[in-house]
Amino acid sequence: MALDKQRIVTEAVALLDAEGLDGVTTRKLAARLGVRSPTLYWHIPNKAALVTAIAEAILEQQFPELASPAPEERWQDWLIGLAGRLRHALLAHPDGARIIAASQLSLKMAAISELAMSTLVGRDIPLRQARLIVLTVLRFTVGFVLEEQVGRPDADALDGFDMDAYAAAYPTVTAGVAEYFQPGRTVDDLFRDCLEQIIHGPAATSSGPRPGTG
Amino acid sequence: MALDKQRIVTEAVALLDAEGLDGVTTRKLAARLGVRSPTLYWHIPNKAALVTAIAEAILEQQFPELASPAPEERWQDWLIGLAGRLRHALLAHPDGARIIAASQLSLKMAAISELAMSTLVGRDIPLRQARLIVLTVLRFTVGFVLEEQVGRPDADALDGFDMDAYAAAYPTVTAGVAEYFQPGRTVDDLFRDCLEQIIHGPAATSSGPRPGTG
DNA sequence: GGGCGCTCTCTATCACTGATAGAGGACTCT
DNA sequence: AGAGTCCTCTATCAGTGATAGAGAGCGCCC
Repeated sequence: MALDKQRIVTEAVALLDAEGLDGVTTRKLAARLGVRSPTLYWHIPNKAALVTAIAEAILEQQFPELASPAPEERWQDWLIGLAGRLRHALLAHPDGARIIAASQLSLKMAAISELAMSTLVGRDIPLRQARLIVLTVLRFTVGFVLEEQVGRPDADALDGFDMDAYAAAYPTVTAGVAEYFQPGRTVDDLFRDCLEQIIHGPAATSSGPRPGTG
Repeated sequence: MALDKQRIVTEAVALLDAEGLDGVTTRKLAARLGVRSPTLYWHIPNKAALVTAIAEAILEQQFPELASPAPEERWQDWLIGLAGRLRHALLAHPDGARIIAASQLSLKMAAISELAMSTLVGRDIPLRQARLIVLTVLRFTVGFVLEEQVGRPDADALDGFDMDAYAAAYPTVTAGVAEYFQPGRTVDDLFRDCLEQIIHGPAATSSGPRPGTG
C-alpha cells in the first residue's frame, strides 16, 4: 500500500486518539505505517505541517459540508448549533483544542468563518457586527474547549492541594459551580448558556438595567 | 547568591522574554543561573511545574493586587477593564496565552474569577448569571490572545499561499477585516468591541429584533 | 536493451530535550 | 570530631525532530 500524505494524516489521527498529542511522534507514526521515520519527511516538510494537517482532518470530519440555515431558522439558533458542532469536533479527539490552536492558517476555520459571517450578513446584520459576533463565538469556543480538555493534574500536583482551603478562599466561585451543576446539568449546558450570553446578550435575563453603548 | 524557586522563576520569565516558550529549556535556564541543569530538579519537581510557576508570575506581575470597582463605576466597564488587563498580562510575554492555557490549577486565575463573580453578585446580578458572564469573558480572553499570539507562519508555509485566491474564496471575511481596520483601528479596539458584544449584548447596536430567551 | 532519471525508502547520525542516579562538597548542630 | 542536612555536581538515559546521503525500484527515451 503506497504511502501518501492522506494515509499519514489518517494514521496520525488514530495515533492521536490512542496516545494524545504528546504521543504523536514521527517514530511512532512511522512504525504504525510500517516505515521508518525519515520516510515521513519525503511527504511532509516538518512536524508543524503535520499538526496543521491533523487539525484540518479533525475539522473536515465534523464539517464535511457547510450548510446554511433553513430560511425559517433563526440565525441565533443556527449559530449556536454551529459552535456546538465545532466544540464537538474538538472534543472528539484528545487535545483537539490544542491542535486547532497550534495549527496555523486553517482553511477550514476560514470557511466556517466565511459561512457564519455571510449568513449573518444575509440576515441583515451589519458587516461590522457580524464579524464581531462570529469572531467572539469562535474564539470563545476554542478557549472553552481548551480549558475543558486540559489534562487533569497528576497526583503529585494535587498532593499539597487543600480543597477546603480552596473553597474557603474562593467562596463565590465554589458556590457558582455548586449552584450550576445541579443533577442533570452538564458541561454541554454550560457551554450553551455561555453562547446564549454572547448571542442573545445578558439583558435577556438580567435583573438590572442595561445601558446603551452609544 | 543562593538559588531558590523565586530566582529560578524570575530568570525563567527573562528567558521566556528572550527566546519564547520553546526556548525555555532546563539547560539554558540553568546556564543563566550559573548552574547545571540537574540542580533545578532539587527546587522544582518537573518542567510542567515550572511552566505553571511562570504563569503565576506573569499574572502576579499584572495583578499584584486585585481591586474591586469604585462604587460609582459600572460593573460592565470594570469587567471590561479587568479583561483588558488580563489580555495585557498575556501579551506582555511571548506565548503568554499558551503558558496560561498549559498551566494547571492557577490560583491567580481563581482569584480573578472570585473577585469578578463576587463583584457582580454584589451588584445584584444572580449567581448563575454572574458565573456565566465571568466564565465567558475569561475564556474568550484567553482564546482571543491565543490566536493573536500564534507565531506568524514561516516563509515555507506561506510559500504556496495565494492571497488573491483566499480573498476570492472568503469574501465576507476579507471584507469584514478590511472594513474593520480602517486607519487608527487596532486589535485593542477589536478586543474591546468583542467584549462589549458579550457584556452589553448584540442588541445594543443590532439592527434586527432580538427575541427573548424565555 | 541499456542507460538515465525520478520517486521513494532506507541506514546512520546529529544536536538537543527532560529526567534520574549517585558522588561529594559545604555547612550546622551536637 | 562526627553526624546529618542541604545543595550542586558528573555521568548517563531514553527519546525527540531533523538531515545527509546511499540505494532500490520503476518508467521512459534514445
